[in-house]
Amino acid sequence: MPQDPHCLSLLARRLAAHGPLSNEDHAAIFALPCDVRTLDAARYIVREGEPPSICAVLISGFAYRQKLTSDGVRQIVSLLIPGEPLDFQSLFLSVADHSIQALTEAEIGFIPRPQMHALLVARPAVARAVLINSLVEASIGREWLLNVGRRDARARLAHFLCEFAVRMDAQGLGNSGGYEVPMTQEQLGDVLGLTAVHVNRTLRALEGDGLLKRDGRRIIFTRWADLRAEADFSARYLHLDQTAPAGAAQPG
Amino acid sequence: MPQDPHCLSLLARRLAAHGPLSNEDHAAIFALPCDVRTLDAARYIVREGEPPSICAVLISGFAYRQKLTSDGVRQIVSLLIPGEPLDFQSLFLSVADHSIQALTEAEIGFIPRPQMHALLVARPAVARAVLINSLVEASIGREWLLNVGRRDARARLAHFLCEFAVRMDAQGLGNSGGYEVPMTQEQLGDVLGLTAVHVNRTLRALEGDGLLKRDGRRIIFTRWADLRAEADFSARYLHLDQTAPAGAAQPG
DNA sequence: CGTTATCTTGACCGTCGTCAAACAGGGTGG
DNA sequence: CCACCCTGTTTGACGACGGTCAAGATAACG
Repeated sequence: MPQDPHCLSLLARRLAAHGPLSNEDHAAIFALPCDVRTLDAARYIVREGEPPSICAVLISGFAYRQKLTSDGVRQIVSLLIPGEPLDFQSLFLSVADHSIQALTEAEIGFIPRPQMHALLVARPAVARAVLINSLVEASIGREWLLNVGRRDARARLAHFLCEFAVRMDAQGLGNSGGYEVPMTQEQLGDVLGLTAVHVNRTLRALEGDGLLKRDGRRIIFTRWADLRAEADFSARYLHLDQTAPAGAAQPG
Repeated sequence: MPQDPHCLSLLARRLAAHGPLSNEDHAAIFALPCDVRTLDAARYIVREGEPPSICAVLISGFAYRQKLTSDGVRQIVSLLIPGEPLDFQSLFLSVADHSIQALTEAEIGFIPRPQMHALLVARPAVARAVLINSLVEASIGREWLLNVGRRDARARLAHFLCEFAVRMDAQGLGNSGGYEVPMTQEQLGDVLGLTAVHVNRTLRALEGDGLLKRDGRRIIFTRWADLRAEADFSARYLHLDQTAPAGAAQPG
């Protein structure tokens, strides 16, 4: 199987942010085989209920984790941005409890499970970083639960926009001119537990109040501090001190 | 520091369910120091924002993880039942992103962080079990997000009741006569993203439709299959094959 | 230039929240 | 033993946030 230095360096950088890795750790990561494929938007990467098969890193584009109720209503439970590991939990569990789908066209590096597993056994520091990565994801999940359970549509949407911006910044994907939110209003609704119609109204309300400007799907933060206040946003739950070398810069 | 065989055997049993542990692994667990204390209901075990200090196992009673919005509205993001590890994530993260509070009077075994940390370094199989435990918790969190985001109050409440029953069974705390749900309707609301008033109405509606009977806080499942169907409940996300030696028995 | 997905808007409705009051139960102290 | 809490449950009236349905406007795309 081929290797892909870019994919592996993304992975190494992400893991190194969660804890110091030795030269040997780095070398072991860079020895991984890695098959890069480009998937169209909406393609499934993992399907709920299936036995785990893959172990992947998102190189470019976006993906999400989703669950469905029996009557087909969707909830997006996690948004994955470039550089993030995709399905390392499959190394340890025997069925997928959720699906993973490409949100946009996405480049994904596939690493065979046996090699990844061997790496984690041989290199405890790497295993530790993978564990921390999953703890941070779980923390984000808890904040989403608070968001969906206890904040109204306006704060909920604002909160998501803040989180997206801060996470992108922390991954070094910041963009001072604003952010292209890579999803339709329907998908935003699926993240927030709202309908597309209400997302639309809420977005326009925020825009109408001057808290942001929009240009297509690009969001420009005109009054970041105010938006953040409306969102009741604090970056603590992102554990950025254990995710990025330095704290994330504020967008805007 | 004293030891407590009961606390350590609970921990060992829980971890062994996530993957095979050798005799050495068991011996290492049983060598841990463990200080058991009884906490009153509502006592804080961990406070959001504080540096992590403890590492604990819930021996008896119940606890929950919670987060607050800035205006003081609470969301319970996780319910912890006897036998479950309480705050192992504190071993790896530098701030607590949520609070942990005793729900009822609870016996808790406190293990010093250094010793726990040493155990995980020395015994990879134990570290693996701890990781799997956190993955299962994250899976439950995702299901809760689906529940709160996409199911109406009736299904949401029914779903929680099913989950509680199945988890209790899986921990060997099953009770054929029904389950004492150890929380007020207000706390149930905080789990479900509802108000106490609406929880009350929904509970009575379920009772009125004959899907369950109540005796104080005891819930008797009169029509388990129907309740489960209303709840859209499937136990897959609990990963019981990696939690308990055998599949959980159905209550009722 | 037609076709489709996405966004936008309006009218209407229902679930759930809010407020308030009554009721039950358990503990405490007189 | 009874009065008096205090917490938790129950119930009703009312209102609002967000859902539903439907249509039209834009934009993306072949």
